[in-house]
Amino acid sequence: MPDSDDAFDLGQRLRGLRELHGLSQRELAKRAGVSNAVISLIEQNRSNPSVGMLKKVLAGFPLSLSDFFALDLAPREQVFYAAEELTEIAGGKVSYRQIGRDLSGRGLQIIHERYAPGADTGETLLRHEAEEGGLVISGHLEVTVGDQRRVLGPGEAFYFDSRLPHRFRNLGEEEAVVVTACTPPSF
Amino acid sequence: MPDSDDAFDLGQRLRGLRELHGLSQRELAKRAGVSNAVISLIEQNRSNPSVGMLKKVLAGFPLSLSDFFALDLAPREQVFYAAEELTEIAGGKVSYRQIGRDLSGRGLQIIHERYAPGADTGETLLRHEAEEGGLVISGHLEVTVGDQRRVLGPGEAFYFDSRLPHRFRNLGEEEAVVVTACTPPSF
DNA sequence: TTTGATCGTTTAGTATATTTAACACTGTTA
DNA sequence: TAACAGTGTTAAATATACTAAACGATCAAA
Repeated sequence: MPDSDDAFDLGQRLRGLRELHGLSQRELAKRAGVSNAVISLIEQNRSNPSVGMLKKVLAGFPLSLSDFFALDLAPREQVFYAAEELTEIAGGKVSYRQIGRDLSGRGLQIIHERYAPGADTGETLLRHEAEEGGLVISGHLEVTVGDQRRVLGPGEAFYFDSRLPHRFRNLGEEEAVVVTACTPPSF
Repeated sequence: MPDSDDAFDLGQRLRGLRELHGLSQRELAKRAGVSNAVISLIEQNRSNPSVGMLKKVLAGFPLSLSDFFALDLAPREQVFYAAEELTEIAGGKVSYRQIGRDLSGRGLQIIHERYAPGADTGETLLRHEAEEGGLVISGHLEVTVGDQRRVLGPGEAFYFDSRLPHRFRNLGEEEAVVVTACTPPSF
């Protein structure tokens, strides 16, 4: 029996996620290794899936159970205003295109970074108290933070305390593109 | 059939929670309005409970599904994140994949955002004191901040004070992808 | 000992989740 | 027009979750 008193609309949530990912019911079912009917029934709230089933279905995205249920929270504020002039603040094999020209009075520094093949920032020793993170858009970038090192590809990300020594290198053949953000020098 | 390839031990987790609360199987079952047998079977992983059932059982504590599954990853200091490890914090036609699960103690919130065609955040009225910015990776996104509006394409960016009312809409036919950053949730 | 009240587990029967396969509809191609 | 490849939905059959009730063990008080 469908669980009619289920607080949140599990079916709608699944459908939204599926459409967001541009998958048909059958595509998702195939990825998840389940029948397509179960996707249809769940989305209509005509079935109350088991946890294991839901987990299998979500693996088709992929998305964890934790994340799936965490979508309860408020739809978060999101928005903005446009300023197209990205300011080039570096040159050579590395390009840093910063959002906005003037950082004073700002709480954030967001940069569109491009690393040519072979580009290397070298060891940068400690900076001010700050935190920074980034997300790789394309290519591959070796990121070293403290004694940790890893090569990140598209969709992968990093986040660390800027006081740790860190270094970026593009060891690949193609350009690496990253979007980074950093708390202000003012902090 | 028990879901033997279930990654985490659901039964153990439930048993731990129950014992933590000092409840017997029957007590919990009574509070939750379910039979005691189901508690026993779930805890032994001899049953793969439906989401609705698990929700009912957890209501006996009470504990939300979200919180139940959030008791997951070790709270270690994580620097690198695989694409699947980004935390989904929204649903429906909009996907917000945040770097890191727990923002407490963090100075930055960085999110990989995807807007399906037709996605619309709606008008979000004033929020906390914060600033945010973002950079469009692909697709086109209409951004409204205060009385300013603009459609941004790949490589274009925005930055604004979060206290201004703002809205994001994807009017195009293809998905819009954006990387945004925002100063701390400052809760 | 007996009685009673717990405890967790198990069994049998019923309700339902899940699968397989078909159905109805749409858009595209011959 | 027909034939095909998609789409989401549905029917019947099977697998299994869930309930109700019983079972065996433990502990406490007569």
